[in-house]
Amino acid sequence: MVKYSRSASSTTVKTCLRKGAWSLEEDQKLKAYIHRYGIRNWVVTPKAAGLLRTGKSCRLRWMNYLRPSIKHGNFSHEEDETIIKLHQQMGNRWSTIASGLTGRTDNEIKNHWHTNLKNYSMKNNNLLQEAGKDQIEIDQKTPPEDDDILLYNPPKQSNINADCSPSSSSGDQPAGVIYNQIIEENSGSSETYVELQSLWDPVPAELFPMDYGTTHGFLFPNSLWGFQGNTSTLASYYDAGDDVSAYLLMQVNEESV
DNA sequence: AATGTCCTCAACCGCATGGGA
DNA sequence: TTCCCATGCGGTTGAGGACAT
Repeated sequence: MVKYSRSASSTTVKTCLRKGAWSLEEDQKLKAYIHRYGIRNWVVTPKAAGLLRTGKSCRLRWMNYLRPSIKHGNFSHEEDETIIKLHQQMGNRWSTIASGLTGRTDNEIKNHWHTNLKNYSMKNNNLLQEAGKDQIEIDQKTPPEDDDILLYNPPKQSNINADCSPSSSSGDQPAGVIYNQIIEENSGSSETYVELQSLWDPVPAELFPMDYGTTHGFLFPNSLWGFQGNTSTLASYYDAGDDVSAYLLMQVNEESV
């Protein structure tokens, strides 16, 4: 099997699945699909969304990059301190550490740790060990000064204003219908509802039987707009991690009350 | 300007886990 | 209880940009 290196145009010949960096079009397709249908089954998602990706790849892209609640850009000193503290407590349990920070993914924290924080933490620990056990207890209660972190890890120019992702670029404010505003304000997406809608491919009915929403706690767009559901349905939607759709549900539900 | 080296981070891989049949 | 499958997690890779020579 010929396997090309990671690049935007790379594919695996045998499976015809794309690998490597995601294109803007792929991002838009995935976002459009999830905006409309929510997250149900990652295995089905790429096929239904018209993507030549594995479900795993789609999940990763969504969870680590496209998810509206993701915070892009530099880590604050407060976040650095939190990561260092949590890492001292629980080691490389990145997903657990990520749950202690708002809008940061385990992958992002892991990378940030290895590139910026590890050296600082090791040096800090060595200093503390030299200073003795009593001093350790004192210092653990006293976060390092901001400049301490910068001293070990001066920010590179490339890290400043690092939010250069195509999906997070700010576009023209959509005007008009509430759908546009909701998507824009809560998904981090620059596309309007209409623009996203133009990317939607018809989803074969056999992939999602119409009772799927009720049996699995998910909602289809038609039921979304006319939502009359209860809070348990909404809660399960939140469990699915789809912030946008959950917000849309709340909006519609509030209007229907 | 050209080349080499280092660094960052998005994405992949393999394994673990949990739930359903 | 066992098996299968989808999802989650953590380690690792490598493309591409920044920086040094």
